[in-house]
This record gives sequence, structure tokens and C-alpha cells, in this order.
Amino acid sequence: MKQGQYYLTTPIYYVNAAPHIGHAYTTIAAETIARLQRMKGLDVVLTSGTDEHGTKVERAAQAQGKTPRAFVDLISNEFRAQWQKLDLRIDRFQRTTSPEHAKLVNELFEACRANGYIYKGSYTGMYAVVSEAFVNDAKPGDVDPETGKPYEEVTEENYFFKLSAFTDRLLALYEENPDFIGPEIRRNEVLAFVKGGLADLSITRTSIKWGIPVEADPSHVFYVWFDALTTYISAVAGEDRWPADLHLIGKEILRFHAVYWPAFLMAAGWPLPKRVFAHGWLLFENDKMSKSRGNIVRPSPIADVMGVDALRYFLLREIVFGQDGSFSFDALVGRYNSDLANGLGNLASRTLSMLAQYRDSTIPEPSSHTAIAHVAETAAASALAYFNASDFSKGLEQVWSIISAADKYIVELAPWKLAKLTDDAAQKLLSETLYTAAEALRIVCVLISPILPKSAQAIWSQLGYTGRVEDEKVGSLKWGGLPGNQKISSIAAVFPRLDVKDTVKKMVELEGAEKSRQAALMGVSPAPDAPSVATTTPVAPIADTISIDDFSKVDLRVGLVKSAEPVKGADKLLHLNVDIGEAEPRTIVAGIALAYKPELLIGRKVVIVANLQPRKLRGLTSQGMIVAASLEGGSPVLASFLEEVPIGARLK
RNA sequence: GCCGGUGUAGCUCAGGUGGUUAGAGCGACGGUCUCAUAAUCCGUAGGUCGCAGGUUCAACUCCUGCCGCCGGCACCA
Repeated sequence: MKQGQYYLTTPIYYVNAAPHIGHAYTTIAAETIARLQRMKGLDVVLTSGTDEHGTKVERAAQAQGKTPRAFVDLISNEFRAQWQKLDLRIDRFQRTTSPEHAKLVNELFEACRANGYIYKGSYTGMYAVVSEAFVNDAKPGDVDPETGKPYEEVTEENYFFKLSAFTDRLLALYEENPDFIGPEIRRNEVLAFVKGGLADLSITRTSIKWGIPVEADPSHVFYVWFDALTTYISAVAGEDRWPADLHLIGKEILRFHAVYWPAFLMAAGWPLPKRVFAHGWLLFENDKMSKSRGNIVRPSPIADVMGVDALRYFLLREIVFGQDGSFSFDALVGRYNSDLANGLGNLASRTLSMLAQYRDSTIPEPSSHTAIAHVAETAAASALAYFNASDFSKGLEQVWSIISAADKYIVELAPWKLAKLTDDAAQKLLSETLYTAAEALRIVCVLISPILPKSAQAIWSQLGYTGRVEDEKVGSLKWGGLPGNQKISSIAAVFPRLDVKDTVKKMVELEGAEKSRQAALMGVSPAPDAPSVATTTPVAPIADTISIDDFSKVDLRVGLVKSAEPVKGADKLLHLNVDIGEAEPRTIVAGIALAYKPELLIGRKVVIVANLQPRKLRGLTSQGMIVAASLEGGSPVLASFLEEVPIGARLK
């Protein structure tokens, strides 16, 4: 890594989902930081990419009758196309399926092994196919609560990474580099997690085919994180850019970046990234966005209707970076109208228009220092400080204080009145006033360029510049930079005011089309539009075919809930007594406490798996399992009957 | 259950180490100007600062308890 360089990354996105606004949020934020660093004069590289291996991908491809390769090519291209459409400049796009990446993963593995941090162990366990993880404590016949699919019993020889050996070194890392993890809340979470002790990680699989082969032992392929995180290095292979200055990620993958990744690198003796920053989630009107809620928003309809800059502005202004934030179409258009149309757009419009009318489209000579100059310089410095700390919303507030001061100043000086006066003093004052307004506008343009690149450039050009505003250096931003005598060019509204209802309607319509297009791409039939009702859009692949005999092994019974109470010390568990026609009601412990109030369950008829091996949970022995629809990321919904059914009836 | 965070005007949020009338932006309402994108500018709008105690001359700001929400861990057959 050379002086004067800056290297940052977005996560590599998993190709089991089509790009949505959450992906766009991370990528936009990263691209904004990249632009900002460039305007500080640094040689910046921003990488993104796609994570393309694993059983989930293999099965999704199979479901579409495609080879994994063809499938991942398709989705990876979709991500790239999306970033292009949003005008996001991604300097390197790395895929986990690229050959140079495979080479590097093996190098990392060998380096760790040479230092004694890799060992071969045998592991037998229940494996959840969909989440691609071994499940601790699961027993044969158990079912994945998230997908309703049985776990698969898997015994395999794995290579393990001695993560346990790194507890102290990781804690020392966080201690010595307080900025390694941001924001503070996330840092504390990681600290608590690591202090709780770390278990070794299985980093290879023999049961998966679609992955990077371990060269030293080709019956193995690398497993998720060992394979994926390494893209941050392979993306800039041969460029002398590693270590990264910043990994920008969503909070859901913090542990992998703040714990596993530095441990892998320490084990190999490779340099560590300097900072990991986890931003918050984008909620849709305060609900989590999820497939099951059907409230996922895609970025391209917004870009089509309102422009990319409107989306960028909203995401970085409305949401405090690092915290969760709420997205809504109304808020988006509201922000646009009040800040961009009425604020910045109108200031540009009135300033340029007056220059055209009163000064023959020519910028007057730079004027002496005014109060506005002071305001602008102070706010600019403050804004840049906030931007540097990735506090975009506060930084933008500072920039807008310049706009507001300029508007106020214009009204006070009333150039339209001065224009009617012919004496020299009035004309001189008019020139000064117009210069001041234009210069304030110029400073605003430079400051917002990383966030609103297109709009900043549009105003910049209207101010008469022929070059690019992004080539300006923010470090040398001083009052008086706008050259006198410069001819402004033709004026056009940069942010036309939008009708809220109309605009939202258009976006929602396009959103529907985009949803269908993506669903087709992913190979799932688009669900009917019912945004407020829970619909399961892309359906998880169907499990392997079983015979009727296999099915008849499962004894499902109608049961009546006699009692229900929370299990002490567990958030999700309810202790139920269910009568299925036997001498005694059964004790059933069910993970439905978040979705159902115990008192509302009493007297309700439910479906029970009656011949499931009993299982001890929180001290109680559960004699069966309650059947419920399991929504990904959502609450379970109990199976029930519309007609009367007798207790103990069997389902078959 | 453990750990952490949080609860301030309709909305989004500011309010180091306690001290005159609790702030900003948006929205709303009234007014003004006319250069401008029915924009700007000015003014107004009265929120028990979650609840209850406590410490103090004085608490939104400290302490205790409770309630609500969010997150991490445990947990989900």
C-alpha cells in the first residue's frame, strides 16, 4: 500500500437475492466516500463484487435448469448492471468464482496452515442446507425452524481454523485500534462476543461441490467466509493496495469482518484492514424489509422517476449513518421537494437567472469579504469534518446552512430593487450581491459533489465551468474561487419540483414491474401484488422427493391447547400442554412466543408432530412439535382448521 | 434471562462535566417579496423532556425502581 492511496470495499453480495435498496444503500455510501477521498487528492479504489458459491446457489440454479456457472453469471451481471444504472463507479468488481481469487484463497489457506492454525478434524452434525451451517445440538429428524426442512445428517472431514487461539490477539487489536470497528455500539457488541470465547471454525466442506477446491486436498472446497472475505485482497491482486482502509458493511455481517477476517489474516501473517464500519438497516416505514413481508424496495424505479441523486441524497441525509433508518416513498419525495427543489435548486435558479438578467450572464469581479463568506467557509469546514467522519447527515445540514444563509442574504439585499437603480453605488452593490450568491453556490457545488455528483456537475456547468466539479480539491476550498468575468451557460432547473402523489404512484408502478423482472431472473414466479399482506415472493426450493412411506412415518395429530405459558429465561419459547386424545396432555415446547400470546392459544386447535423424538429444552422435555408456517425472517404462523375437527385426528 | 442502547414538539432528531423563558429541520398556520422551481424571507405554532420516587438551593441533564421500544448473546424442533 503506497502513500496517497485509499482503498475501500463494499461487501460482496450473495447472488441468492436480486439487488435491492439495501445493497444500493451500502454501495452508494461507499461510492460517496470514494468520491470524497478522491476530492481530497487521494488515489482511490473502490471494490464490490458477488459471492457466488454454496449449496443455496447450486440448488437455485438446479431449480432453474441452469448450471451453477450460468446462474451466477446471470445474477452477478445483474448486480453490475444495477450499479451501472445507478451511475455508481465501481473500480474493481470481484467474483468469488474468478480464477485469481481461487488462487489467493488457497494461498491464504496455506499461509495459515504453515503457521499451524489449520488442522483436520472430523465433524458429524446436523446440517441446515438453506443456511449452510451446522446446527449445534440438533438431532436426527429435527427440522430447520426457518425453512421447515429437515436437517441433513452430515459427517465429514473438515479443515478447521483455530479461531480459539486468537481471542486475546483480537481483543488486543480492538484495544490498540479503537477505530477498528465503528460505530461504537457495534464495537461493544463485538467485544462482548469475543470476550465470551471463540470456537474453532470449520472452513472446508466435502459435501459441497460448488466451491473453490482446496488445492492441497481436492476433495474439499472452501466454505463461505474463508472463500468470500478474501475477495477484498484478490480484487486488487498485483496492485499493492492491500490492506484496505475501510470495509463498509451492513451490521448483519459485522462478526465475520471484525472477528473472523482479522483472525484469518493474523494467522497468515498478512496485513489487517484498518477499519470496519457497519451501517444500519433500511427499514420500510419502520418494518424490516423482507421477502416474506413483500416490502422490499428496488432502487432503479426511484432512479428512473426521481434521478439517482435524489436517492443518494435521501439515504445520506435522512438516515444517520450507522443507525437504522426508515425509508418511505413519501419521505423521499418530501425531502426532495423541501431540500433539493426549494432549497438548492431554487437558489441556483434565482442566482443564475439574476446574473443573466442584470449582468449579461457574466460573473462580476470577486467581491470583498461579506458575512456570507464567513458563514460559507465556516460551514464548509464543518461539513467536511462531518463527511470525513462519515456523518453525512450532519455534514449536509452544514451545507444547507450555506444555502439558507444565501437565500436570506438575497432577500435582504433585494438585487431586483438594486437593478432598478442606476447610480454607481447601487450597481456596485448589485455586482457584489450577485457575486456573493454565485460564489456561495459554487462552494455548495464542490461540497455536495461526492453525494450529488450529477446535480453538482449540472450547476457547476451552468455557472460557466467547462471542467468537472469532482476534479476540485476540497482541501483548498476558499471563498473567492469563482472567477470574475466567467460567462454562465444556459439555465435549466436541476431539481424540478415534484408532485408527491404522482411521483409516488409512478415509482410504485415501476416497482411492480421491476419486482416481476427480478423474480423472473431469479427463476421464481412472481407473487401477486399485495404489499400489505404477507406474501412469500421467491419460494425456497422444494426438498427432495420422498415416498408415501416416508411421509407416513410422520404422525401429525390434531391437538387442543390446554395451557400455555412462557418458558422462564427464554424469549421465544412457550410451554404448552396439548391434548391429542391421549391419557395425559403432552408437554410441547414451541418457539412461537414472539408471535403468539399464551392466553390466546388456550383452547385453540393445532397440529402436532406426535412421534418426534422428545427433546429437552430449557429444562422441559418437549414431546412433539407444533406445526407452523415458517417465514424467513418473520414470525411463525400456526397451522389451523376452518372446520371442526376432533382432537387426536391424524393428518395424512 | 444476561449485556448494551433508547424513550424530548405531528414527523426526524440536537440538547459535554445539573443552573435564567427546553432547541433545529420538515410539516401546519398567518404575513411579505417578486430575482426564482406556487419557490424565498418574516412571524406564530405552547412538548407533564416515558412513569414514579430520590439527591440538590436547582435536573431533560445525576441515582433507584418500573414501563415501552431497539439491538447483541442465550434461545427457536
